[in-house]
Amino acid sequence: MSEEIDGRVRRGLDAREARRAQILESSLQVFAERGFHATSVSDLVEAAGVARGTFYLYFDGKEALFLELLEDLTRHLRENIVGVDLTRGGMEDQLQATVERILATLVDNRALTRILFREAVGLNAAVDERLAAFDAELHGYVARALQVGQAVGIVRPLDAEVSAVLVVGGLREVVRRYVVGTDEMFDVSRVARAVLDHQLRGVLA
Amino acid sequence: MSEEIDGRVRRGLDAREARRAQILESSLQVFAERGFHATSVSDLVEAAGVARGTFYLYFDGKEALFLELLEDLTRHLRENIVGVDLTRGGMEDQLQATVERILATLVDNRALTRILFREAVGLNAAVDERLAAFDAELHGYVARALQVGQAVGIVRPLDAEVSAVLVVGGLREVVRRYVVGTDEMFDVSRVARAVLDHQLRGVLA
Amino acid sequence: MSEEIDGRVRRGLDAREARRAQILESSLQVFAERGFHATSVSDLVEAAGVARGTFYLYFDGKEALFLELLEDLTRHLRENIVGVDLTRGGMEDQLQATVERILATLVDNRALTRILFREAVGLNAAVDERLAAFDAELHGYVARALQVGQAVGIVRPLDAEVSAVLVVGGLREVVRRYVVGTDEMFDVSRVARAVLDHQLRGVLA
Amino acid sequence: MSEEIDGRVRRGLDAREARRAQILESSLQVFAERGFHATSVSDLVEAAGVARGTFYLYFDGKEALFLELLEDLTRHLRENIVGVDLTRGGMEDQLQATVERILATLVDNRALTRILFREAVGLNAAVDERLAAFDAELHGYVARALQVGQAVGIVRPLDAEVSAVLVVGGLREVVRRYVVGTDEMFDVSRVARAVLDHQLRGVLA
DNA sequence: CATGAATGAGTATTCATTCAT
DNA sequence: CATGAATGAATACTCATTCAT
Repeated sequence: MSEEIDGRVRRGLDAREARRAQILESSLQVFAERGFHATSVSDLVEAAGVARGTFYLYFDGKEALFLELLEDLTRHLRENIVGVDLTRGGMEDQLQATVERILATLVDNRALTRILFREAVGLNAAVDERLAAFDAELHGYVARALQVGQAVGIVRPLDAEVSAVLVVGGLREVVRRYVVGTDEMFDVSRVARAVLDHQLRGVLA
Repeated sequence: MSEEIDGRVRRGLDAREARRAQILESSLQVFAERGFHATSVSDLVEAAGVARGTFYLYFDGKEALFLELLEDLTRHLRENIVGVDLTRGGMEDQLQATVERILATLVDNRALTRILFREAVGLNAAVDERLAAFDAELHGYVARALQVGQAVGIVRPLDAEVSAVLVVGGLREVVRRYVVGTDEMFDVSRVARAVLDHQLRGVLA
Repeated sequence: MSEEIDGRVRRGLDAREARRAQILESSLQVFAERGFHATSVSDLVEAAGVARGTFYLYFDGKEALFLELLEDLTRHLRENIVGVDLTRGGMEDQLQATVERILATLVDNRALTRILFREAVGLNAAVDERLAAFDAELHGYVARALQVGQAVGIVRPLDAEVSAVLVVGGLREVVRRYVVGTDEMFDVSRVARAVLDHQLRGVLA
Repeated sequence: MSEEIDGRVRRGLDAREARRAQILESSLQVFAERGFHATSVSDLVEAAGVARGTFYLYFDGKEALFLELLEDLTRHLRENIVGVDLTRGGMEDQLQATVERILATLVDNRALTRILFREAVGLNAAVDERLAAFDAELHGYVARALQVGQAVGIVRPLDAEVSAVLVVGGLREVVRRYVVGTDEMFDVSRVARAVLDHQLRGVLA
């Protein structure tokens, strides 16, 4: 009998998780199409095919749901920004691989990325904070890498702070152009190589 | 008598223009503080010190007013991005001066810049279009400059498209960090120099 | 075998009754704390420790349950308002005992009394009707007692109708003050004596 | 011109006050009929014949409006409970006049009185506080009067606290019966006399 | 019998826009 | 031209009740 109850509970929990996932997924699509502000809870429940009350059974509101979607993406991203080991050879290949992974992740999560770039800022203190934290993390990561590079003599003398800003901004713009601003595919490998080539060697002849 | 009427009309038009300018200016401040979505028409008329009806006498609505503010800024910017004559010597100095002018303009219009970066996207088809156009313009300008540079042998062989994206993104990020994200001043000249140094020569030793 | 079934049924009914009683009791507490309107069915099922559906298996809804609680209290009260035999001596002692019994009953059911006084009116036609009926019953009881008293010469000539209203109202106010409005105990006997003294002899010297 | 503007402003303010009064009056009727909880903002705006938005232009919500109605009544009442001067003769006549005034005021404001008695308690902390304060004031007034009476020898030795409770409760019940519980008129003078006769002299022969 | 996920009608409240004065 | 009271469609959210498991 306890097994039967366990079974029931288990099935209940599974169903709950499935519902949550279903609402998250359909909401993601709606947000990506309409944008956060233009999306009403009615839009979300309609897309999810559930009643208004059901929506609130799973989420505290559209902002809370949105926050969860953002967390999903930043988690995805963090998992893909793994460190480059400068003591090992083939640094440029490692960097290339990292940039490719980041771009591929964002392409795979195009809807979320679109939301993130288009409307995530200024919605909500919690969202802003989360994004600012991610931003600082990213910037710090690049700046430290440059400083380490300078210490080991790979990187020439330069303003590591500003260069970190430029590297992050360049990547952000690539995403804006090739992931957010279009539905077309692009050659991730080629773009990643061009990015590295530019950032490492500049444009002067 | 026609002169008298002209005088009246003139005075009327001047007053009208002054009112418009006053409402635009006060609205700009409110938008910069509260953000577009958190700002209501009530906030705007209160800040302007005019009646609600008067507001609609001068603008078609809060979005239309916002659009005008954006146009102001993009016009300002356009005026400051003047071409670099690569055939003349001192190219790097010319670029340095251009970057400095852009940054200085944005610092001078911090409120507008903040609005532009924080919330302008996804508000409205018209706004999006205008921003996209400016973006394309900027990108094209840089890309063409790079191609010309390649033609005259100043710029090494590279993917001009991607490099243009990286240059624009780098500048955008600098603005995000040093203009939008803080109220503190920064050394425009030093940052401009670091930007050029990075973009021209890359980071490798 | 029929015995066995009887046993089963009996056990089933007992369990049912126990469940009902448990839900009634916990609901009473919640109503007394939060008040009728501020109490949701969720509060009730949570307090009872049963599922939402189970609640509706035992009661038609929160109003129906509330009505049952009210009936409990009015039944308790009716049982304690036993007639005074004016032909027998010691009338004042009998009245004193009656008032004490009423007050003691209400103190013993403080939660219910509180609900009754604070929020029972205007909830629902059924509740209102029940309360009005109890009210009329009480009023009639006192009025008749006064008339009988007049007939036997114990009560002086007066407006029995109005006096009945005043007697009931006085008692009601005592309950409001000493039972509903506070959690402190009070000297039931002393108050009952003061009540009778006042109502029987007035305040004039 | 300043006169003209003054005129405009004056007219505007008058109109505002008239609207407020109109909404208050129609809301009062609805509350008296349906009761507070059964009344929705929709009911109120429909009764007032204004748009939903207009309602919120004048009141913060239905609770705020309700609070204003209650304040109206308690102000009316306070103005009618003027002290009895025991040093002057004809004390009983003075009391009679006071009771008559109170009853007349409540009859004149039957709708408000009905609301006050039926549903004012337990709605809201602010309302409760206001009512409790009025209650305490009333009780204190009577208790002090009894004590003064005892001091000057008009009132016999008794428990002034409990007697005050009984007097207030008696009056409250009279109102409940003759004002709140029916739409019929009653002989205010006769009832007031019966009330005083009962409270002053009791029921015993 | 018991469960609790799902429902959807209902509620309060906001706010861009209009228009009579 | 200027005003600001009035509008009402739209929005987020609640909660008593049902019903498949």
